Amino acid sequence: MPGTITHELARFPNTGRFLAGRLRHDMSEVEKRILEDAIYEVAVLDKPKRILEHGKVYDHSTMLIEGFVLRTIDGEENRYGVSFHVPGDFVDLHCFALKRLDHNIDTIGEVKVGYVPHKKLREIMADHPHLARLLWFSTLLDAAMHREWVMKLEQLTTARRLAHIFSEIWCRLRMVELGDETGFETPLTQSDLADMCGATSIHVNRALKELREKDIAQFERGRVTIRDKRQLEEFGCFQADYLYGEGAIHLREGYA
Amino acid sequence: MPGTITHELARFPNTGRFLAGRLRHDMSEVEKRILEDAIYEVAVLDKPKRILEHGKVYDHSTMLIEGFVLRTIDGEENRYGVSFHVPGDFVDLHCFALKRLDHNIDTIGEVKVGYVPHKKLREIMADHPHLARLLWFSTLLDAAMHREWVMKLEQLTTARRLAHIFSEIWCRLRMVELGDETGFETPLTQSDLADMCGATSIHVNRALKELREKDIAQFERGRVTIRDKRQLEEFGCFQADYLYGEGAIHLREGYA
DNA sequence: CGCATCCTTGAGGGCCATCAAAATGCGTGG
DNA sequence: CCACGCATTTTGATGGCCCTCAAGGATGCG
Repeated sequence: MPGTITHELARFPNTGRFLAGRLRHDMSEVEKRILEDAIYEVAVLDKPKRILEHGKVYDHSTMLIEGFVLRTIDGEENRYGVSFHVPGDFVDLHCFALKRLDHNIDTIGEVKVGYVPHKKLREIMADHPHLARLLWFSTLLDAAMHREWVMKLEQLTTARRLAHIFSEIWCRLRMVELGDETGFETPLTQSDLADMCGATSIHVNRALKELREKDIAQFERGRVTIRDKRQLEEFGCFQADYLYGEGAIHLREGYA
Repeated sequence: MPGTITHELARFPNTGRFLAGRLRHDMSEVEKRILEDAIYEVAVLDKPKRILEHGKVYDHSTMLIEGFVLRTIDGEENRYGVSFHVPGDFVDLHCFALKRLDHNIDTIGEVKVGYVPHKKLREIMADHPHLARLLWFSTLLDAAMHREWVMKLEQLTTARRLAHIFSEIWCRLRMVELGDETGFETPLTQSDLADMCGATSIHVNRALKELREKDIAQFERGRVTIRDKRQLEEFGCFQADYLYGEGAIHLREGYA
C-alpha cells in the first residue's frame, strides 16, 4: 500500500525510513529518488565500531539503515552518550556543514549504513532547495532532541532518565515502524545506558530494578519490555512533541 | 579596518556580528547585504520577556543584536535553561524549518533584536544556496553546543558546570568582540545560572563561593570576572573546539 | 523608607559515586 | 560435554554532592 513503510522500503531500500512519521509525506517521488541514489555504498558492520571520530574531517555523511548507533563525546576517563539513533536517521549530516566533527559515532550491535558523498549534498543544496530544507529539518530534529536531553539531565533522577530514554527510543522506533506494542529489541547494555544517563552502570542497575519493581518497564539483555506505557511516560516526564511527529498526539498540552 | 567588527557593524549594524570569528569571512559582500536587508523590524526590550513561546508557530525568526537571551523549557514547577545566546546569534532559526517551537526564548536584561520574515528565508533557500548553508551551519553550532551541555551535565559538579558556562560565554563574547580581557558584563542572576545548571540557586551560590575561594572566577551582580583563565577552563573541562571558531586554538588536543 | 529581588548561610536528609565482591550468561576450545 | 575466560548484571557498605526547609542580610527602586 502506498504510504506504508513496506511500500517505501520496496522502492527505496536504503532511505525508505528517512523522516517516516514526520515530514516524509512532504517529499516528492523525485526527491525520494534523488536521496536514494545519493547513497554510493552500503556497509554492514557486525561488531561495535567507531565509524566517525572526533576531530576528523569526512567527505561523506552516513545514513543509518538498520541497527543502532550512539553519538558520544570522550571525557578524560569515561565516554558520554549525547544522543542515540534509530534506522532512517541521517546520523552525521552535521559533518557536512561543520566540516570537522565535535563528537564520535559508535555503533551498537550489528548495523547497516549507507554513505552519501558531500559532493552530492552540495548538488542538492544548489538544485533542490525543498529537499535541502528537509535535510536541514532533520538536523534540527537532532537539536530538539539534544535540548530535551539537556532538560532531562537537569531535571530527572536516573530512574526517570531511563524511563525517558525508553519512551523516546520506543516512540522513534514506532515512527519508522520498528519495535512492537510491548516494547523493542535493542543491543544496548546497562553500561551504554549509563553513558547516556551520566550515571555509573552500578546505579543504572539499581534504577532498572526500581522500574521493574514499579512494574513500569523491564530490561533484559537485548530487549526492553514496556509494562505500562502511561506510567512510563509520566514517570519519565516524557511528552513526545519535541520529536515533531505527525498528528495531535504529539502536541504537548503544556504546563500552566 | 576591513574585517574588524567595527567595520562590519558600520556597514551592517544589525547583522555585523553574525558568525563573526567563525565563517563570516566566508560570506560575500552580497550575502552580508542580503542578510542585513532581510531584517524588517528592530525592537528594543528593556524588561525580561518571553519573546517566543513553546508550541506556537511564528512567521519570523529573530536575530539577537544586543544583550542576552536564554532558551528555556518549562517543567511542572521549574524553568530549565537549555542554551544561551549572545549578540550575533540567530536565536530561533530553528522555528523556520520546524514550524512550531519545542522551547521558549526568554530575554535577560535589556535586549535589542531584529526580525526576519520566513518568506525572506525561503527566498534565500531558493536563490542563495551558499548563504543557506551558512544559516544551516549556524543552527548546527547550536546543536554542537547542546551536545557539549549534555556532556557537561553528565559529567560535572555544579561548580565545574559554572566554570564551563563562564568559559563558554566568555569565549563566545570574545568571538564577537564583546567582553574584555578580565571577564564580561552580564545581567544573569544566580537563579538564571541555576536554571542552566540543573541546580537550585542556593547550591549555585555555594558553588560560586567555591570558585571565588579557589581564585578562579568571581561573580558579582552584573559581572563575571575571570581571575585565572587556565584554571577556569581546566576546572570546567572546557575545550573550545565545539564552538568551531577560527584558528588552531580551537582544536581540541583530544584525550588518549 | 518600605518593598521586592537577589544573595548568603545553616541543618538534616536523599540520590548517587566509589570500593569491593559475587552471580549470571555466553562463546570458545579442549 | 565440560572447563574456562570474559562481559554483563547484581548486591552491599560508606561517603560526598546537592536538595529542602528555614532564616537572615544586602541591594536597588519608587
